[in-house]
Amino acid sequence: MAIHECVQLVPIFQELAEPQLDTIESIVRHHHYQAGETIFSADDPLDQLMIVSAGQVKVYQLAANGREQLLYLLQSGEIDGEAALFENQRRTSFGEALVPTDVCSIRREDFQNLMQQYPSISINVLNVFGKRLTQLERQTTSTATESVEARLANYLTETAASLNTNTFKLPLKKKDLATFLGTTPETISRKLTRFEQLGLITQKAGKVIQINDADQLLLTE
Amino acid sequence: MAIHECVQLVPIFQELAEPQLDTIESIVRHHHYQAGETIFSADDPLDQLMIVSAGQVKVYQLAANGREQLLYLLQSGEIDGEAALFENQRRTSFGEALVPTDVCSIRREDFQNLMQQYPSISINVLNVFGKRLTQLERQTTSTATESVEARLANYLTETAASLNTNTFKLPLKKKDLATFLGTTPETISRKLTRFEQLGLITQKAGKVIQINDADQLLLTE
DNA sequence: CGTCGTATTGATCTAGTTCAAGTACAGTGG
DNA sequence: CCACTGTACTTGAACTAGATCAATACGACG
Repeated sequence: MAIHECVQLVPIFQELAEPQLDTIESIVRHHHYQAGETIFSADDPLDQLMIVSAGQVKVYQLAANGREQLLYLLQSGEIDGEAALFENQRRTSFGEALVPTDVCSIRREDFQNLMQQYPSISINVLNVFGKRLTQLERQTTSTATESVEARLANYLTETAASLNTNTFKLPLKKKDLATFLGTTPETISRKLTRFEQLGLITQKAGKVIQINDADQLLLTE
Repeated sequence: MAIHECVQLVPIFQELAEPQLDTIESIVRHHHYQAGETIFSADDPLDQLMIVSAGQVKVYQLAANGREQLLYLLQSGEIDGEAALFENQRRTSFGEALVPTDVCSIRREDFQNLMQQYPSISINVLNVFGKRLTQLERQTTSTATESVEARLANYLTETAASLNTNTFKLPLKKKDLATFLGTTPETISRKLTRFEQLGLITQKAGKVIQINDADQLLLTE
């Protein structure tokens, strides 16, 4: 394992110099999870900041009727648990490793001390928060007001854009993608087939999708 | 107008002493808006923190298809605009005064200085952020996975609980409530009638609702 | 090569939207 | 104080997107 493996890749610690990163590294704890393993559950006491150093973590909630809603897909370098860094709260969501995943955590108290010492950290945390809030606002608006077809079209073009390519592998199982978009796997299947029939995309083997006409795709109502 | 009218009622400035509040007050700008007036729009440059000192502000987004989604209802003491306090961004939502409303604003630069001087402010901002994030996560989950009936039932009991009474006036027009819950005014009407027929609530004149059986209401699927 | 989880496809069903028409109601001006 | 007007709300009837249920097909992996 490389030195600073988590610490150095986390945006919230950028702008800190080597010796400071060393200090942080020394108070961090490392964990490894296998694919499918639960990292945290709703109702767990929330007293640590979690950093994904490698792998992929699915963060989801359960509704009263037991249905699952995927909220975030944390990639390496992303953090979770900020929501209650200063208050005693409990988690409201579940975290599950989708692939073998390395995670480090910092205890609340230690993190608070860090923030006192290096104010730039809190500014970075605020930024991360802000982005997440904006993203979630968009997600809320779109699940509440747009058709499944439009949401899926959006998701495909956004994913392609962020990967800078027209051909990419879906990073999620259809089941998870379905809960992310607030629908069912069956509907996803059907809509993808429909997009293909319209010539907007091409489905290749192994969850690989090629987008043929992003503009037209976005016009989907 | 009372001295410190905005500043003193904002949770993010709590723990600060009088002279500090004076300083803050001196850099704040005041505005008044009439009911129905637009306070900000999507795409506006976001360079101020906004504080609602009196009144009520509806914050909403527009989806691609033009439909409106209500995100927050800001009450006096609440703030908005934190999302981009440190980055140049543009607004993604609209703000509209629902009743005559007083607002004060602080320029980004001034606020950043404040945070440097009084670190407790940034901690308070983090907390506000965190709460909003948690609330929005719940809203996302529930619009995406629960029936309109369940969401409405939830909204009614939560509102009642937060006001500490069983009889209350809906703080929103049905039209706005509908976009908040991700549905239509017609559906709200019908569901309320249904709840009344089931004896779970009683509808009185002028948007006043009395909850008769909160427990049963929550069991609505 | 069989087995288990995942994906597709088809048929049916329903919650909620949409459109349209009518009603209550608050505010304004005479 | 009442009539007038515009907005909000309700109710009904028809329609549809998408969920659900069930059966089948696929594909990865031991």
